[in-house]
Amino acid sequence: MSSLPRKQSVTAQDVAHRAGVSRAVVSRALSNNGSISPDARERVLRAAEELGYQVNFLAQGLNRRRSHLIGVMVSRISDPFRSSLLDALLGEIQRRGFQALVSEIRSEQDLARTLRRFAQFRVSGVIVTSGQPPETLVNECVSQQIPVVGINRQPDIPFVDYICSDNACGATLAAGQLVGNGCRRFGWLNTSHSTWAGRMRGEAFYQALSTLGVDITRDWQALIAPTEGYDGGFQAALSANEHPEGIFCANAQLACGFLDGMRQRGRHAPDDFQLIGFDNTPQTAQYSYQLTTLHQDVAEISRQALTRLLERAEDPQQPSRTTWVDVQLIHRRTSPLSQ
Amino acid sequence: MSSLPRKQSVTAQDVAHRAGVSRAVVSRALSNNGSISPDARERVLRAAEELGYQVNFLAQGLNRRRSHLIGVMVSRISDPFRSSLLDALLGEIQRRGFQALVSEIRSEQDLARTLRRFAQFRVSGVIVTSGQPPETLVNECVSQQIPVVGINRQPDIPFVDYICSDNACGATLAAGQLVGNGCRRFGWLNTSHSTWAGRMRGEAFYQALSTLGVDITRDWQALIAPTEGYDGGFQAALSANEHPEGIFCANAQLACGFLDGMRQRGRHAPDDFQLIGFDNTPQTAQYSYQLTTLHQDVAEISRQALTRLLERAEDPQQPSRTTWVDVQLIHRRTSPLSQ
DNA sequence: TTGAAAGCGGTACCAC
DNA sequence: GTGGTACCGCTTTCAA
Repeated sequence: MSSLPRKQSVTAQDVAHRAGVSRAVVSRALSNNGSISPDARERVLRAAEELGYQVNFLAQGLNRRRSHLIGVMVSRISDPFRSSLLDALLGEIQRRGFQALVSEIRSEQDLARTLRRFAQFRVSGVIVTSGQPPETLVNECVSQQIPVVGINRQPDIPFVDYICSDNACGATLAAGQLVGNGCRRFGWLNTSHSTWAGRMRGEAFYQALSTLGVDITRDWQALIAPTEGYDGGFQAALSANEHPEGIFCANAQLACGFLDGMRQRGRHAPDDFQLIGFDNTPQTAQYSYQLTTLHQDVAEISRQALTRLLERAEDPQQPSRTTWVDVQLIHRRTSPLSQ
Repeated sequence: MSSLPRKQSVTAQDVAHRAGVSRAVVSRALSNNGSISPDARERVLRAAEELGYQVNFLAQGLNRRRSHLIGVMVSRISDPFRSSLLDALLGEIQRRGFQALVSEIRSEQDLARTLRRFAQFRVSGVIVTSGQPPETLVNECVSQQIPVVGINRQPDIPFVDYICSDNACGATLAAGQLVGNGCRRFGWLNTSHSTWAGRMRGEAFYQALSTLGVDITRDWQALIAPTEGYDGGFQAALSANEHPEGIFCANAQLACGFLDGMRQRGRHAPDDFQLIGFDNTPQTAQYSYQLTTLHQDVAEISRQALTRLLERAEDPQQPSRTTWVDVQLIHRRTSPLSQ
């Protein structure tokens, strides 16, 4: 318990002094910005090294009116898909030299508070993976030149960019697979308060089926899970009376719950029914599930998100863009490849 | 695509002007710090409201030498326990009015870089949930008066506080349960490169068994999973030749994998063996697993972590403290209550 | 190329 | 109680 030296942090002034130049030169040397002689540059860099100098990001940000922070809005991180998306986002954010500010959103109020807080930190960008921030709120960001990108959100706010998995394509693949496997009656499982992405998947599934010649009015039904997640899927399986042969499911958690609920009733995939989920979470690959599912490419989504953010930082007035990221059908046991 | 008003953000100066006072008064009114007349205070607050004034945290932090940021170091967020811990931490951090800076650590290098970066943002504290930062590195924080707390880390650095689940107690509960259920031969499943917490659980399990009269040399064995997580547990189940009746497992992912691996070999809990895991992740509660497990109270852990952080901010020189958080045995199917 | 100086937006001390 | 003012640490003109 000896008392430690209470070293005040070293500033650009200290470096300047040691290198025998002015603070301005130090700044230039470190930011590669403004002209400087190779010699001075060298001396500064060495001095900085020797002193263990680290830029004060608060001061830097105050000046540049922009921190090296990127705000990420998430919710229910403990959901496997969400956490893997967050994982990928963090990786990408760090790779590009930014630092993530992450906030969990539990209500509309949180949403507003968080967005303001992000602005107060002069973030370089905001990534929304959850909730639908009201347009007026987002405009506070836009007017402060803070780029905003939504992931799997409904693309409806001007000057905001969107990155979405290609839900329609995924649903079409699922429909094709189930039809090809000989299913006749189809089900669509989703929660009642679905996200936009979920609804989109459902609609595209419906469309794809009818295109494939399925008699929608007779052979299609919607199963509504009472709650989100695994439990919702489980309940849905228990409560439904008569089940279709081919079921497409809005996400992986619902699908796993549904599978287990059916098991409890003594019904198993793929013999008694076929099931395709979305998200390809790690759990879907496990021995006890082996769920056929549509893989969302979170790495690519993250890459695109950061790219958009930087582009819009360059040119804030450019028109809103939406990028669709390919999904991939992963064949597992609940819906085998057609023979 | 109409061009938006490019409103510069409103500053304390603007508020001062509108309220007919000086910048200093504005600062006092908003920070409840320093004396001010009720009247002036009122006027400032109203002006701020009307203008939609928001403090610039960068400027504020620069001045106070401390931002309202708390750095959180995590790794492999997509692991269910880790993400639920992060979830709880974020909640608590926000509840206390801070904003989380989160960084994913993938290597020792990341660890150093991240810690420095946190310091550059003048964080109010650092929470380490992953990795073992070298003492010299942590001292850079300590000497800058940045409180550091480790969660489930080995308590070994001066001036750093630690919050840990009571692993020993958990292991003892597990041992008691297995012995009480009539198991004779015991196994301990862990990965070879275990965390400190994992090792501690194993040692306490061993201790508890011998205290309960188990012949350790004959009836105890260690099962080593080749890799982390579900797959590691799965492999371990496949490769072991003869299995003990009662198995305690370092974490939930290993346990689920093990359970599935055993299933593939046609062996099931609790008939063929009993299994107790750690972490009580959502997955362990699911129909297909129903795993008996030790619950870590992530909410309490998070609360304690923040409390320590704030305490040490008050008094940086106080001696290092370690807090043990109770764990709870959740009875499920893989190790039923003794008759 | 370089240094002086004017901020960035607040905070806090000090006279009044 | 209040306003003036000297910073916090860095960036960026602007003249030299």
